[in-house]
Amino acid sequence: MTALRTPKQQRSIQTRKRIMDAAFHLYAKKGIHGTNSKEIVEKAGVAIGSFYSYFKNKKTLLLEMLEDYLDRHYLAIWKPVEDITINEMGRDDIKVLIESVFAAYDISPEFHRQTHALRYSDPDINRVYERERNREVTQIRSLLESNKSRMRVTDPEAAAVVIHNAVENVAHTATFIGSQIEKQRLIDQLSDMIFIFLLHGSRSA
Amino acid sequence: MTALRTPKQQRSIQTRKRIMDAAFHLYAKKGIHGTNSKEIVEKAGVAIGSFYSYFKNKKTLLLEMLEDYLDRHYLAIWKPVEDITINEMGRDDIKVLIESVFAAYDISPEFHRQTHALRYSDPDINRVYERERNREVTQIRSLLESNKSRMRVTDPEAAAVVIHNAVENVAHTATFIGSQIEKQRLIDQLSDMIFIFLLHGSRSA
Amino acid sequence: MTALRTPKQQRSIQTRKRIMDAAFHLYAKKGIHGTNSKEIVEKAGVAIGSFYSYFKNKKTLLLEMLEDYLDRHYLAIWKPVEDITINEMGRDDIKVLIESVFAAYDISPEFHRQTHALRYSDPDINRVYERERNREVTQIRSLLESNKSRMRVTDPEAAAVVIHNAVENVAHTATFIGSQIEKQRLIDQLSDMIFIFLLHGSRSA
Amino acid sequence: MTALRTPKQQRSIQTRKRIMDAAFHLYAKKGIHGTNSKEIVEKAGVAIGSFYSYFKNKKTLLLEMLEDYLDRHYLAIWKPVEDITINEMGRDDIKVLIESVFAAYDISPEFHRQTHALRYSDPDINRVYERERNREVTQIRSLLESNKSRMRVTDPEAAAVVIHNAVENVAHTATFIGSQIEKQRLIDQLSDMIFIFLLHGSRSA
DNA sequence: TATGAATGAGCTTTCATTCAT
DNA sequence: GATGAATGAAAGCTCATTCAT
Repeated sequence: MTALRTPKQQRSIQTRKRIMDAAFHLYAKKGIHGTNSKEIVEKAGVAIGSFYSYFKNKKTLLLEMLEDYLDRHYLAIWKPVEDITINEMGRDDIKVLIESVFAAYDISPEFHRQTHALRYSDPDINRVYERERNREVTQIRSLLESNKSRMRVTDPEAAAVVIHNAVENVAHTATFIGSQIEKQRLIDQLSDMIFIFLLHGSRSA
Repeated sequence: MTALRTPKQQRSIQTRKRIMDAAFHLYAKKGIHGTNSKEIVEKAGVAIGSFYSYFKNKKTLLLEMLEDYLDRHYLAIWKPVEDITINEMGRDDIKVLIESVFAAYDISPEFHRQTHALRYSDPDINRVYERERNREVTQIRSLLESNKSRMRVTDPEAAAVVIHNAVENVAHTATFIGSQIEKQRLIDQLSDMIFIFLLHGSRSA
Repeated sequence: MTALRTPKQQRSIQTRKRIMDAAFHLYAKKGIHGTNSKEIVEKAGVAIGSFYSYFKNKKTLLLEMLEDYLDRHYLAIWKPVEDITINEMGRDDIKVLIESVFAAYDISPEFHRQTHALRYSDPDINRVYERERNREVTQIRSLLESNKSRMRVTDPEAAAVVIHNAVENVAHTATFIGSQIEKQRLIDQLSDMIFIFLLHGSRSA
Repeated sequence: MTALRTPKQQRSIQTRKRIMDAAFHLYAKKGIHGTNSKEIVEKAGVAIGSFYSYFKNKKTLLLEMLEDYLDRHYLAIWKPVEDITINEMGRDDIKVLIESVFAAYDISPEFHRQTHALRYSDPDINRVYERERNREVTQIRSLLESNKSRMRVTDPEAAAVVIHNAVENVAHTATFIGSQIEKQRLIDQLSDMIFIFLLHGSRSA
């Protein structure tokens, strides 16, 4: 097996990026299974051989794209709320965070939908998503720990998982499936639920 | 196009069922994409031609199997909790309901996982799952309405969606992805969260 | 993996044979590596799918063809000389046998050449050829044993191998490589060499 | 088409040799078809572009390697027996010669096996092997002619071909295919057969 | 009504070779 | 002289579906 090309020249980096961009758009538009390698390279304007110089196979390309995407997704959620890691988390912070999540789902809903669908049938994809989930649950948990004294929850580890799942799936469903109910109403209920769950009866409640 | 056979005779019904059973086991074992029609008919002990007498195509078979499965899934959840539709829903009722959901996910996790994965890439599968979701959200909502007077939530429609999503995704993740945390701890936190969200401060709280 | 079609209907048997015949001619004409599966099915007048119903892959087809061919090759050599297994082997018997070998190489020289070439790089092909070689060496050896009393050779087991190799390679080279020397002269020298080696000085010499 | 570089400088010659050495080891280890040009240049530590400066294509490289190899093979056989070209060839000389042949096959059995396999499907490879065969048959024949007076064979031209084929194929099979019988027993029988064939009844017998 | 033979579009990947830098 | 990025033809195989028997 020949080693993959490691981009050294400027041209290399461009070609690589062009392939990834082309794939990204096609996957979002026609679905991952509905897009074959020929279409990708045609859209990218390169030869099929180049594809396989840069990526071991289609799967590898997808995993790399997914990692890139989830990094952006993660940042979109946590960048705007860096400040609330202190011990003053309040009702509004929760809402802002949830709104960030909803916004993050709008970066590239189709790509997210497509890859997420593969999660349950493809262990490699699942592994990447799990890494992401762990990052997020960890963040939530450390938020709970920072505000421990004001919290009513007794099992912050499990609580973090439950909260993460709730937010993720509401955003997920609202984004991918749609709903007769406007997103804002869901966000409001979700924020309320989580706030009450975590802080009700505390000083700041 | 020959009209599909509508099974009226005993033998017909049996053949049909044998195909569905064969497919069910193979899908769970080898995955839907990893199972081809020939394997199904071989396991079922019928000819490939018969398959296409009973089902328009593989997709039709899958949709029908999924409807059957989701009916069982639905009953497994709601049968055990028929009584709490009255206006006395309490902490324990919520927990029992959530435990029913977790149990329902264990009826046939692999088939569930396989089909759920297709939800976001296949509109027909999604439609069936949406029908199911609507049933469930409706049930939750009517539960909320029955206990309206004791509730603190102001938007029961959105609340029902949020609750449904939270429970579904926690059960989903616990079942399909696994978790370092035991199911019972998740169920406890989830019950607590929902109870507080719905009823905290009410008479019965 | 789906089981291969086992021919039950008349049509099946015909199709199978048509594929093998087409492959046989193409392999002889264009070389095994120079013939792709599409060409075979086109020549056979069947669809590519049929090919893979009857043969697991191209390799399997080749092995089956080779076994058939070597059976014919073996019979062509030994059928004409069935009678000399008795203890009267003489100069003429040896010559007749060698002539049978040369004739056997003319059944389908190109196919023989093509497959033999693969022997040293393909273990499966080699295995089939080895099975053939063992049959032939065994035959020679039992011939030597039947005439043991009149033989001068002390190690009939090794002698049988040496004789087989000599005859095979002379026929082989004469057939496939050609030679400036006419076959008959080679046959004469070969017969002489083997006769002298085995029987010189004996009563019948 | 750029003219091929004719190596005049020291560095050029070294690069050329490094490519040939790399190819030689890889061909022996992974097979000719199993080795691609990228692997060769990587092992040689040069760029793919350089490869095509020194060799018109992969085939040219192979032919050149084969010629080198067969020169070594030829010398290994005939160097040790230069003296017996005189008219005194005896039983032991034959044995020594045959042992040289067996030894020559052990110089690089894998490369020999690989290239020989191509002989019957590739005319260019065959041509190089034929050139070698002619050299060897000519040597044998001149040996026979030198000892003509003591020989019993009437057709030394055909006899030389027959002897060459016999020795070559026994060595070939023993080396590449293996055998239940030890090489020495084959050598003994072979020597005996050829000696009897050539000289039996002569003074020196 | 049942059978199973036949169909063929469709897709991934390899690798020798070229040529701009 | 040397590099390595880019090329693209070529080929094996799968599988849902049809339809003659």
